[in-house]
Amino acid sequence: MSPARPARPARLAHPAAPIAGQARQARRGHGHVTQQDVALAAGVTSITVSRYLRDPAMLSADTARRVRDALAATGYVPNKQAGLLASGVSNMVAALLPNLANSIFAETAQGLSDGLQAAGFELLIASTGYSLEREEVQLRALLGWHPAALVITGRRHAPGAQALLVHAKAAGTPVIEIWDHHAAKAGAHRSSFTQIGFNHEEVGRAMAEHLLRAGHRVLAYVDSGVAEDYRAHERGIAFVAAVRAAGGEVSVRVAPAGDAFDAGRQVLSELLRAGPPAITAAAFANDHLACGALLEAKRRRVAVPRRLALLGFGDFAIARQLSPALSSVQLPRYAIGKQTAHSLLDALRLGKPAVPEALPWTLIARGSTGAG
Amino acid sequence: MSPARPARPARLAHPAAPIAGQARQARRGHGHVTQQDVALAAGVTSITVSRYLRDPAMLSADTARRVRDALAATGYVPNKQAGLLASGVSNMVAALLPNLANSIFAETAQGLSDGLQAAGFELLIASTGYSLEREEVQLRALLGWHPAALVITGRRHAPGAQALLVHAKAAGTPVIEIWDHHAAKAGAHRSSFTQIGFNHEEVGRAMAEHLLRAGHRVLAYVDSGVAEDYRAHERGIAFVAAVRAAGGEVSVRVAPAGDAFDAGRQVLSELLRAGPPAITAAAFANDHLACGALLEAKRRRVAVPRRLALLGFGDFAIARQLSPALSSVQLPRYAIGKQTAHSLLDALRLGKPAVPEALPWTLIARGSTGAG
DNA sequence: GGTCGCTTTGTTACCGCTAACATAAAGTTA
DNA sequence: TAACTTTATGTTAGCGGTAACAAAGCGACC
Repeated sequence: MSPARPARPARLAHPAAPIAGQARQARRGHGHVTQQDVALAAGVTSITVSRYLRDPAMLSADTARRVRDALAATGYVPNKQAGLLASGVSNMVAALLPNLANSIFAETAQGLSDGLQAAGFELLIASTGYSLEREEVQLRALLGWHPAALVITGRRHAPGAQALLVHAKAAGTPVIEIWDHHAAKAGAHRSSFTQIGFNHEEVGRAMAEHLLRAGHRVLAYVDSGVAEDYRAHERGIAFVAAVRAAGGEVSVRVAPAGDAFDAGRQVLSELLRAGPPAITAAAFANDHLACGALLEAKRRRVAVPRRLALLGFGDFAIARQLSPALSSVQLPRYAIGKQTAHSLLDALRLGKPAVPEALPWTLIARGSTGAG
Repeated sequence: MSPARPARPARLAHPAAPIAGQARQARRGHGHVTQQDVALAAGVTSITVSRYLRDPAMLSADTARRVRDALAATGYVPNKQAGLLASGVSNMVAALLPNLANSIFAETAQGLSDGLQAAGFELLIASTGYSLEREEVQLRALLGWHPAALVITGRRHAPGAQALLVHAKAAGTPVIEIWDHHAAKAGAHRSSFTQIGFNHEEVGRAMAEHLLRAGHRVLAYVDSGVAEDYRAHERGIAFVAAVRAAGGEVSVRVAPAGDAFDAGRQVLSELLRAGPPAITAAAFANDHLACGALLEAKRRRVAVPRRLALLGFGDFAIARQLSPALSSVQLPRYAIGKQTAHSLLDALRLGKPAVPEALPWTLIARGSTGAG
């Protein structure tokens, strides 16, 4: 083909022009109805259809009607990749959560979803399984979609992930860290992103104070076995520090893996065996562990809270149903998602920068620690 | 340029060429590193970078090294919209679930997520809140991303949604309906999509038979208050039919809205008040309702199962922790998601069409219906 | 040494949509 | 009525990638 092509730089401007009627094979479309198709049906050009979709008032009444009819007749579904590629404007928010099966994060996801969907935004979710390594991989993948905003759990990330986040923020993508709220302290490990959540150290301290106030002096903190859940560890560390500061005695146990209720049951035996001096109160990393311990205590006819007071975290629905009811910390699970959605929408649509927010939590005293 | 171009439709070849030095304002990029940038850094063209990313072995060792270095130096993140638009090949799966906060669907989402992430696929999730109307809206939005496959909950959809699904399937997008598995019956409302789940009528029947076998003759089915959860209704209808077929008496109650445990507690009073003849066994639409009833029965010192047998659905973690333990139906919650991911991956990568699957469920007899 | 085939890299067009600019038609003003 | 606005629509190019094709370089073989 092209018999006497001159030696490179000097070349035909459009060698692919069908000179000999031998057209280059066209790249086929993917069988979807395009704006072009709609435009053809309406007797306009594609930009007019584009304008109709953005704001019908931009067209004359007559044209608008024809486009509307053509859209209905063809069953057009906009191609978001094309739109986003052309405009650079995304309506998708990417979220990274440790786990979806966990009711805590599931409710946050639901809150995010509700808040965003109401505004026509969409949610791309990935879960990290509490692994920082997996978080980085997922983050990199999510960024490839050029989301309008990023939601990520916690303030601690792998160095590579941190760099990606910094870069994304510098490029103008709002980044919100959820489920944490840590005041900036000199020298402390802290973040430069907007945080929407609560301070886990405060909660750990409040849990200790609640038990200390009830007169307990020998306590335990039961951590979940999830190594990279630094927030649970922070609560534990603050709990321990507060107990020690008050002159109490405190030990940390780690719950075995597996079903959390069963783990709680097992931990109870361990707690009862400890001492002397005997442990008289225990705080747990989550309500499932605490409920397991509470149920096991009942089974063994261990007096709660007389012999052992139990305090959970999360205020899951089951907590107030048991008897004695489980004292726990009520968390803004859903609110974190909803509030994050609102902050993002404000940032994206009004340009208001997202501000950190400490959302309220409440320690609810119930029978398992002596109330009621 | 190209002085004597043969007579195109008689126009300037490139009217935007900077004739008077007055260049048209270029559309600026969005500040991201592109393949072009990487190529420049590596001293190659962008297609070479593209090839490296698809399969480094396509390049010579030397070029590959230079591209690798350039990628690292620039911090390139591929633009998925551009890639998808150009290739028509997506690695994103869209899923529509009724609710994420509900542990049932959250586990399915986790299973999907796990299965897909392992293969490098991504998950776009939307929730419908059990509303068919919202399902259609969400589906339309998801389709705009041209997902590689679609996962949707249940086999009943709004007419518009059904049309979209049929169209998507016709265009070659695998569509899987989860949480249902309904044999094709003449005249029955059925679907032409692959179903991965289980048959809710069978479960309803099995629940009835379990209670009938224990000698109960006056029964109740307690539905949740969610109007559009047709699967719960199907279980209820099958339950009622099975009881009647065996000559038993049966009524249906609808749980009040709000916290499911509390709703279950309220329903218990109602159940105890009914009769004569007194209701001696009740099946529930989910374990939270059943647990609520069980806890309330304990509080009132109503003998379970002597006075009233209770049977749940879902086998939530709490069910086997109570005493008596709650009999329930164990569901393949996570498996539905995982299996769906596998089927999709087979369909997408090997071209194997996804086949319907009935996943196993088990009625677990515990103390609340007389076992143990 | 010319022909062939293989490997490696480059060129062009195109995916479907929208920003920027251009233009035509109609209305307004002096 | 000419010049200026305003309104409605069209034209072109480009977003950032990839498919299809082209071509250069190299070795093998007769």
